[in-house]
Amino acid sequence: MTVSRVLREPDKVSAKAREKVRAAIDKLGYVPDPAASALATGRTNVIGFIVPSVTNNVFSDVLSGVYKAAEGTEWQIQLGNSRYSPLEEERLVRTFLSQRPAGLILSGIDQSSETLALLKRASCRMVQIMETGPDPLDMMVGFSHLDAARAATRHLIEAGYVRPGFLAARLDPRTQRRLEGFRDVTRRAGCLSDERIVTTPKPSSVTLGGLLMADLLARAPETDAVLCNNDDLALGALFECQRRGIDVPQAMGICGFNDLEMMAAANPSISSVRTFRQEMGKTAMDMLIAALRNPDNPVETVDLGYQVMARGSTARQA
Amino acid sequence: MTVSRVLREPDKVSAKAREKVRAAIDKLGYVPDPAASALATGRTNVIGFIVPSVTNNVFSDVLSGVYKAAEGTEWQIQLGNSRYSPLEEERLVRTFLSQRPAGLILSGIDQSSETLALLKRASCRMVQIMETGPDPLDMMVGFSHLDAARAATRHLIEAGYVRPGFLAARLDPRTQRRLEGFRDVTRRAGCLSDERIVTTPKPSSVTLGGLLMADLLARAPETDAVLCNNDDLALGALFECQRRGIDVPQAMGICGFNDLEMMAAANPSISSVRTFRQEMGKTAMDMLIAALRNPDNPVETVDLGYQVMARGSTARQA
DNA sequence: TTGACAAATGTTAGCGCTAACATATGTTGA
DNA sequence: TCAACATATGTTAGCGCTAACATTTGTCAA
Repeated sequence: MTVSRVLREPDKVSAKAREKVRAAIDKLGYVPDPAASALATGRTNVIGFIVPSVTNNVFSDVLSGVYKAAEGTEWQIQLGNSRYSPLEEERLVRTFLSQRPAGLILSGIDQSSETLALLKRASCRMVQIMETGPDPLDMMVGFSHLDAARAATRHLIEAGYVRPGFLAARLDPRTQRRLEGFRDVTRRAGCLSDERIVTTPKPSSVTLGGLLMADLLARAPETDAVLCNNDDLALGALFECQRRGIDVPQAMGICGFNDLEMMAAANPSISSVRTFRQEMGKTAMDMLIAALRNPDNPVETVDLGYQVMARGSTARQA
Repeated sequence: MTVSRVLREPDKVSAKAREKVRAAIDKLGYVPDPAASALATGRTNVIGFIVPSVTNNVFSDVLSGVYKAAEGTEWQIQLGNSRYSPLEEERLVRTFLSQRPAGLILSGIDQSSETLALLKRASCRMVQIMETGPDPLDMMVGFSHLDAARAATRHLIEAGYVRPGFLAARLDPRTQRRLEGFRDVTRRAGCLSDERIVTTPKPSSVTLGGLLMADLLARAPETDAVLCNNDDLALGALFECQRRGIDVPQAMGICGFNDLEMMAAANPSISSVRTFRQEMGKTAMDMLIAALRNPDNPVETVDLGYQVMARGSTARQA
């Protein structure tokens, strides 16, 4: 029992006993068994983190932020990959909950009603990340994809483009909200054309960006700018324009989304909407840890915002 | 006990009892407690996977392969991020081993001697991935980075380039072996120049590729080709050449490493050494599962090879 | 010095499961 | 029909830890 105290509440043990125990631990190479601890306490120090994709740069940045915040703490990350499938997400939530996690980090706010029911019955703390919205399950860290897409669209219009299009792959809920933002602003500006909205359910890639751009030009050759749902597509669109001898930014403006590192390095540099992915992961984990340490902590929703990065690919000369 | 059997060895229970138990499980919503099982059996169904980086595309592809192979099995992945630090890797191995994992997947073959000592004492099965080499701890899946770099260098020379350089960031052990391959082939061909080898310990990025290219051109303006240690650097190098008006592939050949999807989509398309990252993760996990199911399985070392993808960026016209 | 209380340490039982063994039930051939 | 065996089910104890309580030791004021 004193050993258990030395490891978990060293202040409650006298300095003498503490040192004796520590010396014995070192000598014997004792390592506590987390399974026994979990069984006795009914909880673990595992934080489950469910992402829809492990290859998408966006989530690897978020993951890196989560790991950063977890570093040096007693909490362990358990990563789950839902592959954009609500059913798989439900299965993962079930598995994770059976392990009595200390907390959960969930991507997005569009959990299925079954998943929501499971989560509401669960006793652990949780954070929804990637976007903000009404009715948080518990805590929330993200930004408004609708507003971000609106701001990017306004940027295109302000830069002098008058027939903007939209390219998107993988129509996940956040993509759909971005498209909504694009429609919203172009409609008000009187330059919305469904012909110039090209989407596909396929997973995003640079190659696909080129294909979508080609498709867009075939369907609506008058297009003079594209808002791409992510940076891979934007880069692919740029390459496609270059192959066709279309001048970027004069004949075609290109704006990405997320502002991956490569956007600034491209030639021309590509405008994009910067999102704070690593910060999102770090903030979520920090909030979760704070809530676990102090259950009275107020439940927060944090909006990390976004930033339109205007660069060469939309710098049209009048 | 019969319940436990129904869940783990259903064949040993009569069909009648089995159905009765299953009905009760459904009715009561019973979910087994993995911690109690771990305590009773002394093992878990967790497979630890330690990667040096979660943001590097290479490892997210491998991770995706590992998840693919784990899908639908009873095994859980526990991901650890060593951030290229041998000390952190040692700490992670310690933590993972304390959880009595069923297996471990380790990146690379350069574990510290302390880590190796821990691993040799451990009783679980393990796979080293990313490269092949002598003295495997147990199983191994990878390829020869030395040979791959040699082949890429030969490709540059055969394409007609005579003063090739080498760009590398983050000098991890695999990078160093690739550099070795480059030196080896250029030395034999009589075109090795240390002036044309530009490296930095900084983490790799597209921006850095541009900076390294600029550095190389300042130090060795005669350079007519670069082998880049990875595709980010290659893309950055291409952009830098375009900004300077250097013709790729006529005045400068560029070859990357890994063959990320974007390489084929670039303009010009960029030559690269294809590596089988997702297959590597999947194979490692498949081998581990097979070894866990059948401990008599022979211990294997699998070489997945590589493939030089010759594209526009090295298609010099005579 | 003593009682009253706080601080430190010790004792007990049980978390939920499963290995190992014990018992019950079924099945077969003579 | 019954032994002899196979198959199915049940019993027991213990995995290593910690919550809750019990006891001991230390500290302080009267």
